[in-house]
This record gives sequence, structure tokens and C-alpha cells, in this order.
Amino acid sequence: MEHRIEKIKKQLHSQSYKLTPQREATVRVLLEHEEDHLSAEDVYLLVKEKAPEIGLATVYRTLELLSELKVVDKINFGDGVSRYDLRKEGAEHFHHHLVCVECGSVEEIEEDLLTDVESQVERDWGFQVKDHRLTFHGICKKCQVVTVNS
Amino acid sequence: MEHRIEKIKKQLHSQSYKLTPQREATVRVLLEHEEDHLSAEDVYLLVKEKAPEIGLATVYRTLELLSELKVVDKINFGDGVSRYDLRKEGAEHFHHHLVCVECGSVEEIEEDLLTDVESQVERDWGFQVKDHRLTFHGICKKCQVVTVNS
DNA sequence: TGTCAAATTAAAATCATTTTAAATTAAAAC
DNA sequence: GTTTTAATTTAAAATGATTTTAATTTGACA
Repeated sequence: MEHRIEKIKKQLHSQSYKLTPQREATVRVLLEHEEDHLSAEDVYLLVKEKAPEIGLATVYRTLELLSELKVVDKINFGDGVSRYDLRKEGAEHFHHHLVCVECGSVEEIEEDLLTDVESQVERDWGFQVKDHRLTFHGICKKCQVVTVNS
Repeated sequence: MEHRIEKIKKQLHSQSYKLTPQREATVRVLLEHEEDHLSAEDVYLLVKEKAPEIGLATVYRTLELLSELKVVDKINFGDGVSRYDLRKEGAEHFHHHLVCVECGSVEEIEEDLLTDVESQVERDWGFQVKDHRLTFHGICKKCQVVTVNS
């Protein structure tokens, strides 16, 4: 954990940004909830527990900044709020998501999966791929069971 | 064009919705701008040209309805507005997008590309895929040339 | 220590979208 | 064909997420 914070601190410094206490508290919340897909409001409420004086606007600005630095990825599952997802250590590409239309759960896929598709796009469309967003909508394992039983 | 409107009319009727003049005007705008990725506001302004009395809320409701009927797909490129994209005739799956980070252009990919990946997800994650959203971010053909020349 | 730029706060503003209540429409029932 | 009824639309207000503003604070550095 500490070493990841150090790393982010260096990334900030390299662009002459500082790791202020508010930013650090925000990053810590993100690290502690790496599996979740928190909205800015979610992050704000959690940060408030350790740093009650923080303002919502600061959280927004911090998340925006981390997003520019590619520390987090801003994603949108179509429910009207942006969610902020910490990029995994050493991850080259953004990970994928499985969104269950029954229960709303969100599962992550670390595996790349798109290597072949990306080559194909570069080859056939002449488009130089830098990043991707892939989300599957469907029924998760748990809900499939429920549906069978009910 | 007329035949596609007829088809949508039938789809509406099958769920006991009507194709009101406002809805028809909205659908016509979507058909006439099939290549674009219009926001609700964009659609509203265009519909207003042929039906000046229409209200923005009606456009929103119509787009929402068409979205439920899978006539259009609601997409989000992360710029804070939803965009509405007419599903191609006979298209089984949602098409993909290539968003250029240089010029902001959006290209569409009709080809499925994800057949293999979807089988893999169903097999390895036990997730029953219903739909997908795939967007590549990168540099389009045109901007690659510009970059080389400048 | 004083200065300056960056960062934060709290409040207000903005922007997309949704909801409300009243008015309109149009199909179905009589 | 008029009445009833439910669906739809309108315009305005409300909501909710996000951004901006202006004033204040912080902290590095001259």
C-alpha cells in the first residue's frame, strides 16, 4: 500500500502536482476499495470518515487529476454517475467489466482478451488503438442459479 | 425510410405504444442522421425544425422508449451526455466505436469482432452475455497522417 | 519573514435529465 | 356520435451530478 502511494506521489510530482493530505486521503480510499466501483459521492463519503473537513469539489478535482494521470479510469455504466476505478499495478490496459442486468453486480476481468481484436482493428481500419472500454451486459453466475430455481 | 418507420411503428404497437407525431418526427431525425451520434439536445434541436412545438422532455421520453425497444442504443463516450445511436437494420448486436483522441471523430464498426471473446467469457466466467459495449480510443487514420506531416 | 502559486473550502452556478401537474389527444365504450 | 378513459404532451419546476467562483489557506522558495 505505502509503496503504491509513493509511486502515485512520484507521478504527481513528475507533473509538478503535490500529494496534499486531501489527495492522499482520497487515494487511500481508492486503494482500500480497489474491488468496488465508487462514484465521486461514494469516495467523498468514505474520505470524509478520515478527513471530515474535505469538500466534495476537492474529491471531484482529485479524481479528475488522477484520471488524467491514468492512475484511475473513469467509467460509466449508464446510470448517470461516473465511477472511478484504480488501474491495477503494472496493468498495461484498462480491465473489462461484467455488469449483471439482474442484480447490478459488477465483476472485473483482468485478462486482456482483446489482443487479437485490436490487431484486427489496426490492420483493417487503420486505427491506432491506445485504449479500450469493454463492458458485457448479461446475467452473472449467481443470478443464473436464482432464475433456474424460482 | 418509410418501411423502417413502419417497422418501428409495429414495434411500438406490439407493446401498445403509439407512434405519435412527436415520436415520428424524432424517429425521422434519427434516420436522417444515422451516421451521427446525437445527444438528446442535438435531437431536440433537429426535431424542432420540423415540429417546433415539441418539448425537450418529450424527446427524452421518446429516446428512452426507443432505447427500451432496442431501436436505439444509448451510449456514453464519457463527455457527460448520453448519445443515441440507431441500431442498424437486422443488427443482432450493438456495433462498436472508434473514438479518435485527437480530433474527436467517431467511426462505427459493424462487424461483430467479439464472437470468440464472448464464448470465452461465457465459458471461463460463467457469465451469460446479453449485450456488449466496446469502444476503442486511439488515433484515426486521418490524424495519423497529420501527425506524420507536422 | 514575505511573496507567490497551487490547492482547498463552501457556496453558488451550471448542465443534463426527470418529474410534476395541467392540458390535449385519441382510441374504446356506450 | 358523444362520453369515458388512458396515454401523451407541454411547460415549468425539481433533481442530481458536476463545475465554477471567490475568498481563504498552505507551503515552497526568494
